Amino acid sequence: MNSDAYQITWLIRRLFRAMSQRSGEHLTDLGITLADRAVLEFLYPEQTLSVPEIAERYQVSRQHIQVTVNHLLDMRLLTGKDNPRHKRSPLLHLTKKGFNLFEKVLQRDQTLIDAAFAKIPNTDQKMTRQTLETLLHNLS
Amino acid sequence: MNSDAYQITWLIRRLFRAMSQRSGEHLTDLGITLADRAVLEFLYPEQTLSVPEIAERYQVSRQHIQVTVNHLLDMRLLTGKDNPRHKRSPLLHLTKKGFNLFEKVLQRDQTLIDAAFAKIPNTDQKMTRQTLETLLHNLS
DNA sequence: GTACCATTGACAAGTTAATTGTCATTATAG
DNA sequence: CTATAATGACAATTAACTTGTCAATGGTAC
Repeated sequence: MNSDAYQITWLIRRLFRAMSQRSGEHLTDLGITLADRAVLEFLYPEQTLSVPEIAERYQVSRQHIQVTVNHLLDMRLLTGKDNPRHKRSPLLHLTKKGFNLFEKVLQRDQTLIDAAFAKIPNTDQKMTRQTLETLLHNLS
Repeated sequence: MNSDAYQITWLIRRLFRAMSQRSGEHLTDLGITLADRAVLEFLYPEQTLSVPEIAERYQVSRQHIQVTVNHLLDMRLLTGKDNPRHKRSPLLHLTKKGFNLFEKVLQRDQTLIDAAFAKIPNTDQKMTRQTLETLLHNLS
């Protein structure tokens, strides 16, 4: 009931909310939303993926990614190039503008992350990362 | 950029989504939402809190908690008793029905959690928990 | 005790990140 | 070459929030 395992799941929920709040603050003035950010992250630094591929990896509906991608295309943060596997579904990748913008996002995040992780030993960070990776794998 | 710290923040976002999906599945047929669940969790097992207190702890607007609490009151999962500190704002606590329902939620979660954490050593779990706790503290 | 500011609950409208459903169009596979 | 699957576009809906406003009441300072 009050096991470490249960507490970890609780902490993940709280951390997600706290992070969204902090992160959202410095996303707004760059003109993008958290959904946009997620898509950019999948394509950074030089992935090329189609809309259905992103949807599958992010585990959301392709319609949702479609809307987000269209928004990013409008903003010229993405472009599409011919998909050899499907002529109607372009392979998306970051434009220079999109790349630069996402680097700025990462940079701002890094400042927050550095502060939050400052006093946590590297070994602990590594183990935490491994544990969470296993967890995500087990849940997917 | 690809540091453990950054990866951890990414993993938290992915895990939150994966957990919500799994958890949401077994919440619907109990007639409650994730927001309801969060409120129940704050009052479990026998906390007594007012609406504004829950809102402050959960870091959301009191209006949102008000709506959620009203829903839970309608479902007779909560009741209020007199608040010595404020006559218009009752102290909320779980009814027997609410307590039982949340135990069922915990039980179902536990099954999932057991499976997800099965192969992760206890020491790793403890360290992960501590790291995430520190992290949440630093972000709040 | 009364005037005053803060707190609360109730209501309304808007937002974000998603969903499901449907459609026409176009691809790909048999 | 035809059937079926995949894609993009559009619409309506949902969950979980937000901000803003209001009236009623509560606690407090005088």
